[in-house]
Amino acid sequence: MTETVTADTRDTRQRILDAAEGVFMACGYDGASMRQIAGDAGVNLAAGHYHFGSKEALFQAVLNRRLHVLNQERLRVLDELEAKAAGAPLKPSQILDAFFGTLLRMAITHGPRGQTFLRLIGRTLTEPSEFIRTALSKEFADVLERYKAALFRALPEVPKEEIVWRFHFMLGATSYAIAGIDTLRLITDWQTGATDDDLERLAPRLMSFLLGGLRAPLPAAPAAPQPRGNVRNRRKKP
Amino acid sequence: MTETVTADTRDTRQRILDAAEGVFMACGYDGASMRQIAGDAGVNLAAGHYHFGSKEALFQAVLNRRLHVLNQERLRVLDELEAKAAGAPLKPSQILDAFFGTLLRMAITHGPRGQTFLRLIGRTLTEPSEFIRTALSKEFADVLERYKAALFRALPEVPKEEIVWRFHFMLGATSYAIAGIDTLRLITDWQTGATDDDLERLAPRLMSFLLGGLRAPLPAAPAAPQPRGNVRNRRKKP
DNA sequence: GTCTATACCCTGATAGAC
DNA sequence: GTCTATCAGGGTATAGAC
Repeated sequence: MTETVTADTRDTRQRILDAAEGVFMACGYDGASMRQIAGDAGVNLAAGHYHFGSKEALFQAVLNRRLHVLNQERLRVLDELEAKAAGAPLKPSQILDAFFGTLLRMAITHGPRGQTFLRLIGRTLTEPSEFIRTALSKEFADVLERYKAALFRALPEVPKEEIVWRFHFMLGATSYAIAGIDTLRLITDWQTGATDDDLERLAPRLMSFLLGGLRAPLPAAPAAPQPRGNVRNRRKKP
Repeated sequence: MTETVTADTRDTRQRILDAAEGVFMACGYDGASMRQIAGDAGVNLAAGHYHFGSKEALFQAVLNRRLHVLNQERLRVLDELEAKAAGAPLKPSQILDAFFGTLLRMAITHGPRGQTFLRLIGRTLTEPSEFIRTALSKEFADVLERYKAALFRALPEVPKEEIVWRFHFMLGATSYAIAGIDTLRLITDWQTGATDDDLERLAPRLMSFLLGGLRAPLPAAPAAPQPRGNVRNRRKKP
C-alpha cells in the first residue's frame, strides 16, 4: 500500500473495475461498451481510457484482479495438501476440491461481487477472442501445470492423455454451470427450486459429477472411434 | 421445393446463411457484423436484411436450419430406442448416446460445415442475449422434455432434481468441449496430439466422461454443503 | 423481387482545456 | 487527474434505383 496514488484515484479505478466487472458479465466483452461502464461507475467516459489505456486492457485488469488471487490460492491449497501427504499421491477428490472447490468457495466468501466475478469467469472461458485467450493462457499456465501433474500421480492407471481430456471436460461443465446459473434455467425451462443460495447447493452436486466423470471407466478402445459405419481413422503420420 | 423462388435467389440466401454460420461461430453474435457476413458471402450489405429482416432473424435462421433437423433426429432415435425396449426403461448409456452421440455424429457426417455448426452451437448455448435464450428455449423444449423423462425412468433411484442438474452439467461439458475443440488447446497449452479428426476421438472420450458423471455417487448430504472449516449452512428459512 | 447507395447512430479512442 | 469536444470507423437498417 504505497501512496503513489491518492485515495481518490484508487476509488475511481476501483469503481471502474467494479462497474466493468458487472457490465462485462452481463453483456460479454463485445456487448459491453465503455460508455455504459463509465456511466455505471459514475465517472467520465475518458476516465476508463486514462486509467487503463484501452477496453482490452480494462478487461484484462478486471480479470486478473481476482483471477490472480484465485490461482494463488489454488496453488497454496495444493501445496498444503501435498505437504500433508508427504510424497504420497493425493486423492482425486482432494485435487478436484482444491481446484474447483476453491473457485466456488471464493465466490461465496466474496459475497455478491464474488458471484458476479464467478459468472464472468464462466463466460470468459468461452470467449474465443485472441487477446482473451492469451491473457487466460498466461494466467493459468502454472496452475494447470501443477494440477495436471497432481492428477497424473493420483491416477497412474489412467493414460495421461485421457486425464487431460477429462480436465478439459470438467472445466467445461464448471464454467457452463457457473455462467448459466440463472441463464440455463430459462433455456431448459426447468425449475430447479434454486433461488438465492444456488452456489452452496451447486458445489456438492457439481463436485460429485466431476469426480464421477474423472473416474469413469475408460472408453472402449483406447484411441479408436466407436465401431460405426464410416470410420476414417487413417492417420497422416508416417 | 416449390418454385416460388428462383434458383439464383436460393443461392444468395444459402450463401448468406453459410457465411453467417462461419462468422457467428468465429466472432460470436455481438462480435459478428453484417458487413463481414455480406463480404464473406460475396453479396451486398443489404442483402442480409432483405432476405432475413434483421441480424437477429438471420442468427435464428442460421441456428434453426440445422438445429431443427438435429432435434428431430434426436426425437426419432429416442422413439426407435423406446419402441425396441417395449416399455422397459432404457439404459443411461443409450439415452446419452441418442442425445449427445447424435449431435457429434451429425457434425461428422456433415463434413466441415457440420463442425462449424457444432462449434456454433457450443458457443451459442453460452450467449445470454434475451432473444437467443428465447429461440433456444423454443427449439429445445420438446427434446429436453422427452429426454428428461427417459432419464427419470432410467435412473429411478436418483432424485429427479439431481438428474436435472447433471443433465445441465453434461450440456456444459459438451458445449464447452465442442466450442473449444481448438480454442481450449491454447488456453490450457496442452498438446493432445489432435490434428484433424478431433471429433471422432472426442466422441468416445466425452461419452465415457458424461456417463461417469451421470452415474456418480450422490453428494454426501442431500442439500448441505461439504463438511469444511468455515461452513455457513445456517439457512435463512424459518 | 433484388441490389445499390446512403442515412443515422454508437463504438473506442484522443487531443487539449481546466 | 479529470473532463469536454470531437474523430474516424463500423454498427444496423432503410429509401429508392433497377
